[in-house]
Amino acid sequence: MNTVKAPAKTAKKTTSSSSPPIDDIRDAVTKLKRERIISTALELFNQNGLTNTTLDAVAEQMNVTKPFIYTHFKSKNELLSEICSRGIRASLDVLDRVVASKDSPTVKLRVLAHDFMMAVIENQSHIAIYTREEKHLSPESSKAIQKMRREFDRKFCALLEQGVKDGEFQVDDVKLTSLSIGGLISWSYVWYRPDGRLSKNETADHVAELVMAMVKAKR
Amino acid sequence: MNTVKAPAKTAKKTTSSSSPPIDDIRDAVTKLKRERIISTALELFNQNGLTNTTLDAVAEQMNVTKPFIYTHFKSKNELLSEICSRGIRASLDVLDRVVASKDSPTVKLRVLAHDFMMAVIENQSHIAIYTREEKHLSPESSKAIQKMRREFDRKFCALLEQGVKDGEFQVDDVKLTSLSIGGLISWSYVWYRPDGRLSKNETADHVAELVMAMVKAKR
DNA sequence: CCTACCGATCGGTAGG
DNA sequence: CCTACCGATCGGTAGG
Repeated sequence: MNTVKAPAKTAKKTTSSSSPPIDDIRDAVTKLKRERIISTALELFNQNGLTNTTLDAVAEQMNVTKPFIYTHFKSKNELLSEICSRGIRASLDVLDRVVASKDSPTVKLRVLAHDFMMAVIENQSHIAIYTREEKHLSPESSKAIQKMRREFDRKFCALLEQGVKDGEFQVDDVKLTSLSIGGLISWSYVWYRPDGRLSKNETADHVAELVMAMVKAKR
Repeated sequence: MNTVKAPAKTAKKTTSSSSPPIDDIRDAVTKLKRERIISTALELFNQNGLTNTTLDAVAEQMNVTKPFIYTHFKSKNELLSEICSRGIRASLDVLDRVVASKDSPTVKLRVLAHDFMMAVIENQSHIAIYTREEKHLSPESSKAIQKMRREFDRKFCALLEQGVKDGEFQVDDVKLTSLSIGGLISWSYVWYRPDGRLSKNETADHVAELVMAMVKAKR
C-alpha cells in the first residue's frame, strides 16, 4: 500500500537543500523521542540525583526499555551533558540578547537581572542538576560548559565596567560584584518554588531591584 | 613491664565524673583517627565527588585499609553526614553569636555578612559537598540539616525585620532579601579561590559592603 | 524496539 | 587493624 518507500536508514543526510516531507517527519519524530527522553531524565535526575537514577527507571517511566534510550543517546553521560548545557546556554542567551541592545548600562543591567532570574526559574532543574553533577560530566562536556560560564562572566563584567565608566554605577570591585550578583541569582534554584507566594515575574522584579541597589545605580 | 593495664574494651563509659588519664588518651586517639578520616574523605569527596570516591581510595590515601574506616564510621553515609552537618553548623554558629550580641541591626548585619562569608570560605569543601550530595544523605541526616537551615533563615529574617522596624534598613520583601543575601554568600563556595587576588578578609569586607547596600542601610 | 545477558565496580563484613 | 570475600547494582550490548 505504501507508494512512498522510506529511504535506507543510512541515507540521513539529504544532498538537496530542501528535504522531502518524509524526512521532515522522520526528523521530527526522532527529535520528539529525544526530547521525551530528556524531559523524563530531567525530572528523575532532579528528583533523585543522577547516580540514584538508573536508565532502567527512566525507560520504565516512559513505558519503554533501556535499549530504546541507547538508540538516541550513546551513554548516560551524553544525556547528562545535554541537560546541563541547556541550563547554561539559556542564561548565556539572555546575556547576549541584553548586551546586543542599545540601552544604557542601567537599563541593560535591570533587564539582565530580571531575565537571567527568569531563565534560572525556567531552567531550575537543569541548573540544579548541573550544580550537583558537574563532577560526573565527561572532561569535554565539562570544559565546554566552563567555557560558556567564563564567557558569561567576562561579558557581565564588561557591562558593569561600562556602567561605572559612564558614571551610572558605583562599584568597589567589579569582578567580585559580578560574581556576587551571578551567585545571588544562580542560587535561587535552591529556594524558588513555582507554587510559592510570589510569581516568577514578581520575584524577578524584586531581584532586579536588589541588583540595582548593589551597584548603587542612579535613580 | 606495663603496670597500668588497659581496661577491657567494653568499659568505655566511666562511672566517675573525672576520667582517669588513660581514658583521656584513648579518647583523644580515637578522636584523632576520626578526624583524620573525615579530613581525608573531605578532600577526596570534594575533589572527585562522593560516588567517584571509593572508601578503598580514602583508606589508601591514609595508608590503611577499608575496615579501619568501618571501626570509626558505620557507613559511607555517616561520614558524608558528618561532613555536611559541620558545614551548616559553622554558619549557624556565626548567626547565633551575632544575634546574641547587643549591637544595632546595622552592626549585626555587617558582622553577620562578614563572618558568614568567612565561615563559607573556611568550610568551602563542606558546603560544596553538602550542596552536591544532599540527595545521598539518609532521610534523617537530611532532615536534621534542613532543620538547621530553616533555623538560619528564620533568625536571619528576624534580624532584617528588626532593622526595618528600627528604621535602619529599607527592604521591599524581607523574605526574598534574606534568601538573596544567603544565596550570594553561599554560592561563593563556587568561585572563591584561597590563592586568588583578594584575601579572605578583603573578600568578606567587600561582600559585607554589598549586603549593606542591598538593605539600603543608613550610613 | 525488546529479551536476555555480561562484566565491572564497590559498599560492607566474616574471621582472625 | 588486615586479608579475603560476598552480593547487589547497573551501565552498556549482543542478537534478533
